[in-house]
Amino acid sequence: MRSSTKKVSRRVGRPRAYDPDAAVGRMTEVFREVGFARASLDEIAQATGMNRPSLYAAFGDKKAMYFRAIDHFSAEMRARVERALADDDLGRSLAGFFAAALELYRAGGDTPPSCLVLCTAPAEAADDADIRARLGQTLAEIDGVFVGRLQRARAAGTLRPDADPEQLGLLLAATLHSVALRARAGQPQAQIDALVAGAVALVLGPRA
Amino acid sequence: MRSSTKKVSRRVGRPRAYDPDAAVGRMTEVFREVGFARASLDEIAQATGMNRPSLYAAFGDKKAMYFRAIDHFSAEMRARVERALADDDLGRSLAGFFAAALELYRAGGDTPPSCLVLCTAPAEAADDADIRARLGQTLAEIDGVFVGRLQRARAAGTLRPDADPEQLGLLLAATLHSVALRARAGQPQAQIDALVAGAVALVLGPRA
DNA sequence: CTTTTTTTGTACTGCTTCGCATAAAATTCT
DNA sequence: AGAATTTTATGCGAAGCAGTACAAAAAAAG
Repeated sequence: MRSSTKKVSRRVGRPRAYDPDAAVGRMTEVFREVGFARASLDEIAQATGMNRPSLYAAFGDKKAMYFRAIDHFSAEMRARVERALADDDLGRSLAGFFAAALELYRAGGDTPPSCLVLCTAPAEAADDADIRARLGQTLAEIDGVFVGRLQRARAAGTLRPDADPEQLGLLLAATLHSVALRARAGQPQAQIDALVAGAVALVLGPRA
Repeated sequence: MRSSTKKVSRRVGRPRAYDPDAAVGRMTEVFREVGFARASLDEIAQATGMNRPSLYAAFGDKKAMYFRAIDHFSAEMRARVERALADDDLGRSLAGFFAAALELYRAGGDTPPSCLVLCTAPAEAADDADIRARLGQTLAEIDGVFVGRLQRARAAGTLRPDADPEQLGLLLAATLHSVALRARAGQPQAQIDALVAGAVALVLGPRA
């Protein structure tokens, strides 16, 4: 399909006036700010610079757009915490994880939009089985990340001997859920940092 | 105003066809199930058996109804956990608190509607300063309840000496936030119970 | 240049929504 | 019995909504 000429080979037809990745990013910000029910197609069209028929052609219906935004946000979250998770120092790893998450939660507005999934999906979840399942997957993924990180620390001998990776992993996940809600409510950074510091300290245990 | 006759004295005018308390309860269930943006006045009218002008006359506009529902739900929550909080045994007190909260979160539907505030207010919070403030108040109240309970345990000498009431109180609050989201996502009871048991065990510390 | 294909741009459709207007109904008071 | 008051019942108005129809525009291919 791609030719060797200096111009990129194109299929016939009028060229697109939008960049799909940029459009998804902007759509994500709308959903993150106002949630699924409140977000209108006009609003998304305006944010992306696309007309509504183009939105439907590119992404499907409104719910498909919402799921696309969730995928985008989740990938962004994974990318941001990846480096922290790879840190061998457990305390630094966990603190880095939460710092990276908070950075993402605070990016994008005067009031922190926080987490797209944890702050907007629950409102839809009781009534929409698809969204409820997607929320469940995100919760399970977060559990898995923390429990997995602590099990790695156990295998490397860097987790204190009396600590249970499952128990502490769930508590770290709960901490992230709480951080998301607090950020959305506009709690001051220092207050959220205190919660995070307390949770990490508990995992590490008393200083030897 | 109340006469001594066997009939209750009434002001002039057609009698109300609804019971305000029952109506608030039903309105609360609608908002809890579908959230603020998704709840329509028709739906609330149907659930309460009232016509829309009666709704407006009795409760004000849609947002005032939502806040009324939040007040109602919060009062219900306080009533349900009151007894557990008064228990002098700290472990039993905390376990009882979460059991009572979960009972309320699971009451009312096939899929657990969970917490009205923690599951529906965040979706509106970034865009509506009033709802954001109300969410912040609820988060602060939950913090205060747990920190206060642990400070009481400290004063009574029933909290282990190396425990910090503030730190652990925030973690218990985070646990409640997490419980609400998990219940809303339909997580199995056993999974949520594991999180709660782990948090309570951490607060109590190792068994002597 | 014409044909084909894809995308854009505008308008439309068939609802739904919130809040209000107003007449009728139901009560008490005189 | 009539007047005053409160509530109910029905319908309205203006705006908004998600999804679609279709003509025009913009490109490649022959």
